[in-house]
Parts: sequence; structure tokens; C-alpha cells
Amino acid sequence: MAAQQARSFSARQFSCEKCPLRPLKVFREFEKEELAFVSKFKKGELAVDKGATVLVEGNHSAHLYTVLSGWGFRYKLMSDGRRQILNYLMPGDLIGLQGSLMGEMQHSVEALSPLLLCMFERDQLHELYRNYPGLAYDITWIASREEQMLDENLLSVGRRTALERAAYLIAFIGSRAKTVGLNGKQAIEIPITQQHIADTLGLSLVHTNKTLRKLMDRELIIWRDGGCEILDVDGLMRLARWEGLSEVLRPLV
Amino acid sequence: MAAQQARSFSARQFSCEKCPLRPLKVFREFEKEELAFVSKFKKGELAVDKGATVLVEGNHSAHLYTVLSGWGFRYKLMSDGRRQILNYLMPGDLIGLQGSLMGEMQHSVEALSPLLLCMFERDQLHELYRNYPGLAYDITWIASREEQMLDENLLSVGRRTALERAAYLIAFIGSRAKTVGLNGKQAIEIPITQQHIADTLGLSLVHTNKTLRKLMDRELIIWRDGGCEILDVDGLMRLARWEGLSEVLRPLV
DNA sequence: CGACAAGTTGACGCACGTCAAGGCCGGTGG
DNA sequence: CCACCGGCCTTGACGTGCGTCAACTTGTCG
Repeated sequence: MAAQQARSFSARQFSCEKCPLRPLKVFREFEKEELAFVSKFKKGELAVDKGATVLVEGNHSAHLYTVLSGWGFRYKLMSDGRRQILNYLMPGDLIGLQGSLMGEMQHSVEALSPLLLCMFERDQLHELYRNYPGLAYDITWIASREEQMLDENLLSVGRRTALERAAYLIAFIGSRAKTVGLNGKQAIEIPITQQHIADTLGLSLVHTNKTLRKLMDRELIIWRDGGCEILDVDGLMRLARWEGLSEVLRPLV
Repeated sequence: MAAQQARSFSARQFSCEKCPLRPLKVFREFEKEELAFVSKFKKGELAVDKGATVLVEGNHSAHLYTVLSGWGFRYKLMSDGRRQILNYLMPGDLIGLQGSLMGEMQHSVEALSPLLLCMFERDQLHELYRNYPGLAYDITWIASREEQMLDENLLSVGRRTALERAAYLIAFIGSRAKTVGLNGKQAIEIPITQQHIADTLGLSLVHTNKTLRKLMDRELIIWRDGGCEILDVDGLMRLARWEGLSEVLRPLV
């Protein structure tokens, strides 16, 4: 429970025009004006330590963030401590939209690795909607994509067996990571503990461990020093009966 | 598996200005201009029979709908027939936003009762974003609310026991129904079968039945002729450790 | 050196799933 | 009119997937 709040704020080091993410081919091109506005919209960067909490359920956040680099996750807690991880966050993902729109966060966000965030001010969201309909559309698009991922996660937790669930989750994270170029040197390594997986799948830690072992025995993944490496994405997808991500151009705000 | 496609299209019978939903106090007031645009945006009404399929996973839908009256649900199927119900739809809810934004529907929608829908054309969504930022904001808001509901459902399926899950689900549906004035004569009756509940909770039909019996024995609900009536919402919420819906003004498109 | 976080493994129990049978009811056709 | 059927709910018996408990390992950091 070392829920540190370690953060550090800094002025921008990455200008939006030279955003390291934007060249990725998953992201759609922006108009010059849009880019200029986003650049103005951006108020700075926030560096968050691994394991630190970015946003807390119940709080009102004045900010909206985009992940510039690193991994994180969204989760909810029950009063007796049960935790459900809702989704993972990686570069290009938006954080805190719910809070910005509806006032109060209904989930928390924690960093899985050192996390670098672009910070935006909630108040300017209205200006964005007023003057940049294309960006507004993009934000809705992003919200809709999150919903789509949640749908699939819900299907998984509700209807897949433990083995299928684990296979799905790892294939899912791996696929997402790949689209944003997170493959270290060929293979993708996911900075996650088995406890995280358990809390995502709705399983106990022990049973998660035994399930992952089966995946390892089948040579679909290997687990090593606090992370997971995928050996055979297609095998995982077949096992989980999962079709994969739809490959479409995404907006990046 | 009588997945009929029974629908009937008709010109509008309800003008947006006299929308029976809008007077409800959960919905925020609209500007005159917004209302005028929505009215122009609306292309007619669609009546769907109970049990009929409104939208099918994998299809490209040219339309966007708002529920005017009746109940429905969103769900996903796996290739071997396992079904996961994702959420329920009631008056004021938007249908088909994912399809309109991202091209392809990733879930299906079915009517639980006779359903009356307002129909909008996807192509005009861009115009809406260009000229009515307030409405655009509202649509994002609605998408965000859906995400919030999914978060809670995921927590439920992942981390609550069968009894808690059932209690949560019924309290959740009942609360939502109440905010849109769906209480028949005092009590709320939910037009749903136990199979639906099972497919929502990620449980088997048999175990769902036994779980509901426990709720009945505790006098929290009663089950009758193809529906569920809530006796004690607070009791259900306490049992599920659920805080309830946040009570905020919603937009209605 | 101890302390702690993360992973591993076996033993055992329970909350679920599965199978099977039957009841109730409305609809349909003889 | 009854006979039959299919949808929905109900209940018991039994099996199993997963949870819980507990002990041990390994690596890391002080």
C-alpha cells in the first residue's frame, strides 16, 4: 500500500509539433491549426513515478492528460479492498476525461512504470469544442474506443475461462503495445505483476499463477523478472477465441 | 433463437419540441437552436418488436438512435455461442454511437420490450460537431457515462460474489429506470428473464435462479410473470456495497 | 544480515457449473 | 374440449474450476 504521490511537474520538453508519438502510423495527421491549438492547450508535462497514483476515485480533477510515455492502469476499489483493474494505459491514451466531463472521477489511475504525461486544462475543453470540431470529434472517438475495449474486457471476465482470459489479456495488451511501437527489441515486454493480471481477470493470485504456468508450458509466453514476454500472439488469440484489434487510424490529442 | 428482424419505420409522430422525455428533470434544458437542429437531425422513428435485433455486430450502420420508449440491451457473442450482456438501454440512451464513429459495430442490440427509437443520420454527425459544440459536448458526455457504467459492471463481474452481483444489477437497473420515470405504479418492474440476468452477471442460468431465490427469501425483490420487481433498493445496495448512481443533470439528444 | 516484494507449489474446501427432471402457463391445432 | 408444445422457472444431485491457506524460493534493497 505504498501509494505514493510522487510526481513532478515541469514545463514542456516536448513540443506538440515534435511529439514523438505523432509520426507513428496509427495516428491520423492533424491540420496545422489543430496542432497549434493542441500546443496551446497543453500546459506542461507531469512525470509520475512507477507505482504512484495519478488520479484518485472521488476526486475532482482540474486536468486532462495524454500519456506521452510509460504504462499505467485504471482501477476501482471496493470498500473492503477488492480491486478491479479496468484497463491499461499506454502512449496516446487519454486520462481523466470522465472527471473532466462529469466532475468526479469514478476510478483511480496508477503508474505501472515511470509515466510521462501531457497536461491539459479542463476549462479549455469548452473552447476546444467551440472552435475545433475536428478535435472534439476525436475526443468522442477516443471515448468510444475506450468503451469498445471495456466491452471486450467485460465479455472476457464474464464468459471466458481462466485460461482463455489470461490468453486474451496478454494478447490484447501486446497488440495494443505493438501499435504504439512499444516493442523493445523485437519482443514486447509488459511491466506487470501477476497480481495485476489477477485483478484484471477477476481471479485470485494463486490461480492466476497456475494459469500463467499453463501458458508458459504451451510456450505461448515467458515470464521473467517482473514482466511478461509474448512468444506467440496468434496462439494466444486462438486460445482465447479473440479476433484481434480492428486496425484503424486513431486520433491523438 | 427467434432473432426476428421485425421493425417498422414511420415518419415522426413525436416532434422533438414535444418530446415526452425532455420534461423529465434529469435532462438538462436545451437552447432553442439546439432543439431546432436536433429536430432537423431526426429522420423518423423506428419501432422494433420485443425480441427483435436492432443492430448486429460486424455491421456498418448508417444510423444513430435514441431510445424514445421501451427497453433493450447491448451484448456480444463468442463464436461458440457464449453471450455477454454489456448493458441495458432505456429511454434517453443513445444506440449505435460506436458504429457511427468507428464504422463497424462491435456489439449487437436487441429489444427487451417493444422499442421506439428516434433515428438520426450518421452523416450529419459532422455537421452537428461543426455547428453545435454544445451538442457535441453532450454526445461525448453520454459516451463517457456509458464508460462509467461499464466500469462498474466490470467491477461487479470481476470482483463481486454471485449474490452481490445480482443485488447490484437489479439495484442498478432499478435506479436507472427510476430516473427516467419508468416506475409503473409505484414499483418498478423490469421486463427481463433470468437468462438475461445470467448472461449479464457471467453466471449459469441455474445458479442465477438459486441466487435470485436468496434475494427473494430476504424480501429484497419479487419475481413474477416474466419480470422482476424491487422491494428494497437500499437493501440491495447495501448487500452489493454499491454507492448508487451519481445524480447529475444529463443531456438528451 | 534481515526484510520485503514477487513468484511458486500442494492440500483442501467451497462456490459455482452441469446434468437431469419436473412444474407452470399461454398458444396452437386437433 | 383436451393434447401437445415451447418458453420460462424451479429444484436436487453431483462434479469441477477456482479460492484460500500455508509454506517455501528467489531476488533486491537496505
